[in-house]
Amino acid sequence: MKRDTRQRQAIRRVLEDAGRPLGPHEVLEAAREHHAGLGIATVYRTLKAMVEDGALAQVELPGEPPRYEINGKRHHHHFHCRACDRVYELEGCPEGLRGLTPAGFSLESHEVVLYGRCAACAS
Amino acid sequence: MKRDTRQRQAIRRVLEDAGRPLGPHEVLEAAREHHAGLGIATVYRTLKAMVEDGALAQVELPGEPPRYEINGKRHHHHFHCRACDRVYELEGCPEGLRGLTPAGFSLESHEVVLYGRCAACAS
DNA sequence: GTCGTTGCAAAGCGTTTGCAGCCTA
DNA sequence: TAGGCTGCAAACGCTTTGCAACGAC
Repeated sequence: MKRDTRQRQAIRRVLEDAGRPLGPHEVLEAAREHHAGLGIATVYRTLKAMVEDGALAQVELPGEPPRYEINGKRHHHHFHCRACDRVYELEGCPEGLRGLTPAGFSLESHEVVLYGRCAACAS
Repeated sequence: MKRDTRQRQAIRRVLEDAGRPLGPHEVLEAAREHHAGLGIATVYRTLKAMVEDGALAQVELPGEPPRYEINGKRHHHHFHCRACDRVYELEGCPEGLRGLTPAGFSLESHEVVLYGRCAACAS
């Protein structure tokens, strides 16, 4: 990430504006409005590089390809809308995770994903 | 699933003996000890058919290809050992999930995955 | 001008599918 | 014997990589 190219500006801006995690193809589609001709390979390469630089966080949900969001937020989880397939960020954490851990196991971290319908799709 | 073939017996037995979710290649390797010459395509087809029949449950963990476990157990979650990459079943559920859900969203289900080291790897 | 970056196309990789032969019922 | 099932190899879809041209610094 030594040069600030048009392509990288477009990709960064799309993720900043989204406010929710996006997949590579969502990024491509949106970023092409800022820079037509952008290639999917560049999106993959840039997302990967930005994760390594710590600028992005990779959001992995069960059975889904990775999505990407701006990094630097505090610990949070996600809500996956079954209707529109969008992923939203949640604040807070459930309790009692330690109590689920079997004896002798050491708990290091956790993931929580909620499923249902977002406000827009529930109505 | 109309015929009970040697291949299916081998695959079913491997999953019954494992007691934890297995991926397609783990199943292939283990089932070949019961039926050498078993093909990976048959493993995929059989796992898919057994899920549709309700005999198996598909276990999807973030960033991981699906694994499969014997169905019929009650609601549970999983613990993923970072050292040996094995997945274990957990009993119980955390509390306060409802409280994480934003206003207007309808919560239908949830996934919880714990990460750390299993008893064998922690020592 | 240098060399990091890009777009294209080819290569990878895990999963799925078409098909002729096999084997269960 | 019928037709569901299997193994092989080809096809797939998504991601990664090789390479020559491009463009940020």
